[in-house]
Amino acid sequence: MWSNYQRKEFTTIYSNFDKLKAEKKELIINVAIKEFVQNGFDKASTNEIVKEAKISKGSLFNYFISKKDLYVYLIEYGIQIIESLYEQIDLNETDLFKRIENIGLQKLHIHRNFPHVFDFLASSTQEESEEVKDMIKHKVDSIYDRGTEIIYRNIDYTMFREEIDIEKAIEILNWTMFGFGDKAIQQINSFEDVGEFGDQYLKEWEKYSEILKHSFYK
Amino acid sequence: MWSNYQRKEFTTIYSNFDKLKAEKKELIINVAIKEFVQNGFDKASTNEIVKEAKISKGSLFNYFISKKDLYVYLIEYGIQIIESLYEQIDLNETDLFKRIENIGLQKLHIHRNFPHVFDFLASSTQEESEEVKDMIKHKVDSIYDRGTEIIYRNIDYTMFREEIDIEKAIEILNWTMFGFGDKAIQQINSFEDVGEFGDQYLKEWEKYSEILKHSFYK
DNA sequence: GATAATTTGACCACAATGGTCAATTTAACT
DNA sequence: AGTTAAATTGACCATTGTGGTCAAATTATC
Repeated sequence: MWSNYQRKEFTTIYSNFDKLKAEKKELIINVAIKEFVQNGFDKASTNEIVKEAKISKGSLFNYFISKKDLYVYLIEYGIQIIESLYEQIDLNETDLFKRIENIGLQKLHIHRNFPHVFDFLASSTQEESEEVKDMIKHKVDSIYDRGTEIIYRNIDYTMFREEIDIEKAIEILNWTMFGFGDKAIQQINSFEDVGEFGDQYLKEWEKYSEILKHSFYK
Repeated sequence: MWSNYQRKEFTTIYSNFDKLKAEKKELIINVAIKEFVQNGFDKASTNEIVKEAKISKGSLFNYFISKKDLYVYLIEYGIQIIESLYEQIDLNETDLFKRIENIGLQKLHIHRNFPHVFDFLASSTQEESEEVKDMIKHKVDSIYDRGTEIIYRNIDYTMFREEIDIEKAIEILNWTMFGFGDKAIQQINSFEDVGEFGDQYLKEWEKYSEILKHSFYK
């Protein structure tokens, strides 16, 4: 009597990798993203990635058929994260500051698991390698356009002073938010509880918020 | 009768390079800086530098005895540029906004000749290569400390609202300035006359300035 | 026309690259 | 326990890229 043990007959793409347990997957993803952010596609080293992620060369090329394949996977993974962030946005919140504040908090939580996704997608748009340039343009650029549309959808601008140039005010708010965000991320490592840090973050942000509101709002 | 043609008997360091005419020198400097900014010390390629700067491999290693030697030269060159910027600061100008505004203008002019110096020095402090790490810490870190001291020296803070947290206000001003600066640099290429662009720049900056002043000042 | 200075690029030994694959280890099943 | 499939390994490969050298050619200076 022959064995009826099920053989793996055919696999869909990435199934080998997606089968891994979450911890291992996330380590590989984060290590790879970091390498690509630091060096760009061409100069990023698969040797370095396997060393850092503590897997063998063979495994990496079992999970992904090529360096480019890995890169495409990471881009799509990053896009999914951003998409889910968009979905979390509460469109009933019409106060620009509160809207921005919530997004900042979301980002902080994402940062805990994927510290470099945002950098990765942002830097990918500057990528010069011919091998991935077109694919990036196709997949990433559109997501940013959709993003700015959603972030500012349904905002109540009647609270702004009449004299103020709202576009410039928004720019200042953005620059301040990114500056504050960078500063926060540098401090985050000294906290172990992200929830606690979130509280501190909000309290601190409110002070910057107040300063800008004093100028923006009536 | 023997020739009395002067022979080059001994040379001080960098004399070969400094002898070149300004145009050629600056091209090499800018190409090299760009390569180091993009790739860091280890991964920056001397082959790429000579190709971009349109000189031969032999020439580069005639001017500089090694890649590290070139890097050290560039760091020192960058530091000189920043030092001269500090010297231009008018310490009699006690209005923070005007002080910042002037520095921004200076930077804009420096950008015309050396588009990546500031990026270069900033990114050098993040350099991980053991070969240059210590040298950078020694030479670059101190210059930044001196910088922040000079930039805010002699500023009149009595114009600020009593309720405002001045440190946070300065942070916001800085973030706004850098954000605006980046935006300006992206636009600068469409102008050929930097003086004309400088005027436009000031006019535009004043609008952002006004918004912040409305919150910062009494 | 002679001499010195500058520039060139083929060349070197060596390190790193993305990717392969036979062999081993681990897991899943009866 | 025994069998079979799946997952993992790392030595290995051809190829490209590295920082740096140097004899020869070119250019400049008298």
